[in-house]
Amino acid sequence: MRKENSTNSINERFLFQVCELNSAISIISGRWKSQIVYSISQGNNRFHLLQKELPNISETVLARQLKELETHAILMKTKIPNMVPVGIEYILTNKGNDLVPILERLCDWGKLYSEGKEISVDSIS
Amino acid sequence: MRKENSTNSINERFLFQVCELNSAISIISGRWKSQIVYSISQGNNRFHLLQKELPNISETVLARQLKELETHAILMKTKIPNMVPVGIEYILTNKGNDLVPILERLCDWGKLYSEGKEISVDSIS
DNA sequence: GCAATGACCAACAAAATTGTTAGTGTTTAA
DNA sequence: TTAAACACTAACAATTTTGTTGGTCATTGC
Repeated sequence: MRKENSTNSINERFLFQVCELNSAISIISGRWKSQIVYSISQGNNRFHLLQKELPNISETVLARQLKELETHAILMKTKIPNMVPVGIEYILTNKGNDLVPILERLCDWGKLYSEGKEISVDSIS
Repeated sequence: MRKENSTNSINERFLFQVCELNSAISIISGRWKSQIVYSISQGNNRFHLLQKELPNISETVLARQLKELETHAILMKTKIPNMVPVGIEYILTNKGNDLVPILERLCDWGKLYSEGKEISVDSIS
């Protein structure tokens, strides 16, 4: 786990306190995480639906990333009533939903430049 | 360095190809990186100015993160003419500049919820 | 009674990121 | 001539993240 007193985690805390930007990025930056949030927002709100979307993810890893997103209150688990075996649905909180349009902008930004938009510096400085 | 054939890097490539969102996040998610981008956008565009802003960062690490941001064309280095010893200025490219407002939104999002905005699920589903 | 489904978890191992140590080179001021 | 500023770098070590293995538990269909 975390070593509270490593330079690494001291630096992490330092950045968290400089600006919320850094905590925000740390919440969404784990492997699979933002894709999971986006997939849930598109309706893939069950464990097995996410597995279908992300065929390379292992069950253990998916469960772990879901749990971390839950810890940061991006999503919540709810039991689907009268299901056997127990069915669980993942629902984005308002915090998670507010994140989605930001992720979409990030996506557009990435697309724009990968599709060849010219990169330059305007020396207006 | 990178092991091209590890599950880890295969999964990374898989996500990159699913959506640009994932490459975008991987560009900005290294330790210090988004803070460096933001600081440069605020005018701290010299090596030593960044060190002043981020007192805990070591020279080696700062140089490394700047280089990676340069590799992803978020910023460019320029020599300041007639300076001795050689002065280097870091300038955001248009790609880097386009990122700044998105980082600001992420920051606001983080602030909103850290300042106590209530978290809930609207079960409108 | 045995496998299958759905949703996990702990412990460990592999890999990646981050930080450290000890250097480089030029020039100017003390 | 010695130190100090500026802007780095390579090699290594510490730490963290990611992936793997081998489980759990409850219920239904065969």
